[in-house]
Amino acid sequence: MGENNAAEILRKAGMKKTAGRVALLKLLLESEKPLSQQEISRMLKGVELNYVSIYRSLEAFCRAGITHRIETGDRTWRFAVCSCGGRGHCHPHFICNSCGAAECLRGMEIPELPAVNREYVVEATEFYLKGLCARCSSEV
Amino acid sequence: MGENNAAEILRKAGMKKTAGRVALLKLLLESEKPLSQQEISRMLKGVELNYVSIYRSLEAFCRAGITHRIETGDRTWRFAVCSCGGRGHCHPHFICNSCGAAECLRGMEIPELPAVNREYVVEATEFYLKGLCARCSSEV
DNA sequence: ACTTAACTGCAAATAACTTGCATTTAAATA
DNA sequence: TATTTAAATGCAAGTTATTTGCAGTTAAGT
Ligand SMILES: [Mn+2]
Ligand SMILES: [Mn+2]
Ligand SMILES: [Zn+2]
Ligand SMILES: [Zn+2]
Repeated sequence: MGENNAAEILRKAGMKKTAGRVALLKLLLESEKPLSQQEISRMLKGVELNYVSIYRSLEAFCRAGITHRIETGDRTWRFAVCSCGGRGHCHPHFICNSCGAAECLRGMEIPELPAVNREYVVEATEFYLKGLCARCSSEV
Repeated sequence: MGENNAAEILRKAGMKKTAGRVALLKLLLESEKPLSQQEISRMLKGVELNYVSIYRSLEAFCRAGITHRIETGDRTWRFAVCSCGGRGHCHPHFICNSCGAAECLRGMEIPELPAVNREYVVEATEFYLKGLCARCSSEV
């Protein structure tokens, strides 16, 4: 099911259905947290997909509105699928200062800001909560 | 005046009043926009301050609550003084997708979010608006 | 089957930071 | 004022996430 789903998403986005991309997208579809390239490489067991290709695929996914990119502040990026289809974030993200994990706060919306100066064109907004995740905050 | 101000801030923070740090802090105090290390190096004319020292000073400033750090999304950091004295952001930031410039939206506040799950400890929030700055949006 | 643009892998490059270490210096103290 | 010391500095080298160039492969349309 996840596999068909991935293939279908690729098709709709006009991308080739390659083993690597299907596996990558399936992984992202099943992951509850945004993943970094390293995490993806580690988790993509059994499927060889060069890390450069992972980056290129992730970029294509983001361009197509399939995924969005999260900046965790440690100079790495994490990626997560989002069904909103837009190119930006549609919800806030939590980032753990201790373990670095990111989390999509899917239940929430990014609050609106009182209009910015008209000279600016706002294309996207990002809202980050930083602190300690459940696991890290409960550590002794 | 800016110089005395910088020296005073350093003193209050328990830092040594060195020529380099005074010049750096003075530059940040006078800058209307957050600056990257490279921009700082370029602008610090007449004062030799190694770029490693710039990074180390900026880190010390942030720890002391003198400055805050902004992530522009292009994997660089920018720094700006903030009088709130806190360690996090106290206002949203605008980031230009075209020229990469950042801007402190000092007039605004970062909106509150409806309480997150109690297991999480939220230590700071960051709000970014991304789009085209005044200059870039008016280009033909 | 043929064609072609999309995709991939490999090696090398980039660039923003970080680290180690030896030297200097502001400023506290005697 | 001389002494002391922790903080600050400079330089060289290291780290690492991401990018780029290029040549070879392959999905998918004809
Ligand atoms: Mn998300
Ligand atoms: Mn600011
Ligand atoms: Zn955590
Ligand atoms: Zn701009």
